[in-house]
Amino acid sequence: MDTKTLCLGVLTHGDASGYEIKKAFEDGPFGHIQEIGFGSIYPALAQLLKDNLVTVTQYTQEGRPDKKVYSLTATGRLFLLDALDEPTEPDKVRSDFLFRMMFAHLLSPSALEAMIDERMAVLTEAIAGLEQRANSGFAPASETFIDGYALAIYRAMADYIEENRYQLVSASLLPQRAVAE
Amino acid sequence: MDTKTLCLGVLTHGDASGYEIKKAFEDGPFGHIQEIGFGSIYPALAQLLKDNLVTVTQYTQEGRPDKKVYSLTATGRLFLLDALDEPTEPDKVRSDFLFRMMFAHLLSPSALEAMIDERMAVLTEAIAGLEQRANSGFAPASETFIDGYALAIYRAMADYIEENRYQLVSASLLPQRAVAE
DNA sequence: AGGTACATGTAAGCTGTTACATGATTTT
DNA sequence: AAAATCATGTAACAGCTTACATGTACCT
Repeated sequence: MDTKTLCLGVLTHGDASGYEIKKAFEDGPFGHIQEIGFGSIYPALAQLLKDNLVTVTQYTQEGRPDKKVYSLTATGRLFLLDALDEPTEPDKVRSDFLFRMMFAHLLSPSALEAMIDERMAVLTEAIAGLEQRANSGFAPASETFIDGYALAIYRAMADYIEENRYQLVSASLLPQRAVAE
Repeated sequence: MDTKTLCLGVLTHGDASGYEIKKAFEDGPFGHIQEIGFGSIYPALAQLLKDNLVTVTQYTQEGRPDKKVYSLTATGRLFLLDALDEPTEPDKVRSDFLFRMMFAHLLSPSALEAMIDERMAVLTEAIAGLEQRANSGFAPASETFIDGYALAIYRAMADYIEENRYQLVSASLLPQRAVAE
C-alpha cells in the first residue's frame, strides 16, 4: 500500500486535511496499519489532486494557516476499490526489540532487564488505551475489529514476555560462554 | 536497524556468505525480525569490509560461483554491541491485510471471505512450522524465545480472526449503507 | 518562557527494492 | 522439461525520512 492509497482510504471515512490524515495514522485504528509522516502525505495529496482522485476546499482560519480539506471523488473511490482488489501483500514487521532479544547473551543482565521492562511498559500502556477505547461509545464494525485485533496481539506479547523473560535473563548471566565460542 | 547491523548480527552466530545471511532472514528466528533482499545485503557486506568490521575468505567451488564467507572482526563485534546499546526503536508494522479489513463494508462478502480465508491459511501454516521447530532439537535460549514469541502472536491472530470474523462479514452484507453515507 | 498543537509544504539525502546479468546442479 | 537452489553483484528507480522554512495560539 503506497501513501496515495492510504490517504484515499482515510478519506472514505470523511473529508480531511493532510494534518488530520496524519492524526488518523497516530491515534485511531489506522494507527495499527502503518506509520506515515507529513513528508509522504502532502506530496501524495498533491498527486491525488492532479489525478482527479480527490478535490480540495480551502478554509481560511483566524490565527492559523489555511486548512485544505480533501474529499474523495467518484474516480478516487473506484481507484481505492481496485487497489483493494489486488492481491494482499504479507504483513511486514521491523522489530528492533526482537533483534536485541536475539543477542540477550551478549548483553548485561541489567541492560536486558531494562529493555524488557521498557517494552512491557509500552505494551501495558497500549493495552490500557485500547481497553478504554473499547468501552467508550460505538464505532463501525471494522474499527472495533481492528482495535480488538491489536489488543489481542498486544496481550499475547505481554503475556508471553512476562512468562518467558526468565529464559533470556538466565542466558545473559553466562556471557563468557558466548564470548568463548 | 540498518542492513549493516543486521548482517553483523547474523555473523555473531557464525561465519556466513551473503546468500546464507539472506536465508537466515527467511527461515530461522531472524525471519521474524524483518525482511532483507540481496540488493541490500551485498552492498552492506562490501561496506562492512571496507570499514574493517568483517573479513572475507573466498572459496572456489565446482560448478558454482565462488563463495565469499564473511567473519566478524573484533571491531565489528564492538560496533554491534554499541548499536545494541542505542535506544530501541518501536516496532514498525505494515499490514496490507488490516488495511483491507478496514474497508470490509466496501467489499463483497465473497471477496472478504476469500481474504480472511487466505490469511487464516498463512497463519495456520506458520503456526504448524513453528510448532514443528519447537519440538525438534535444541536451540539457544534467544532463538527459542523468539520462535515462541512469534508463535504466541500468530496463535493470537488466528484465534481472534476465527472468533470475530462474523462481525466483518455482517458489515459487508450491507454495502448499500456505506455507499449512501 | 517554553513546549505543544495547529497547519502546509519543499528539497536533499538516504535506503531499499526491482530488474538485469550469468550460469551450473539438483529436484520434481 | 521446468522449477528451485546455489551464488554474486550492479544500476536504475522509487520511496520514505529528515531537515528546513514559517507562524499563531494556547497551556503550563
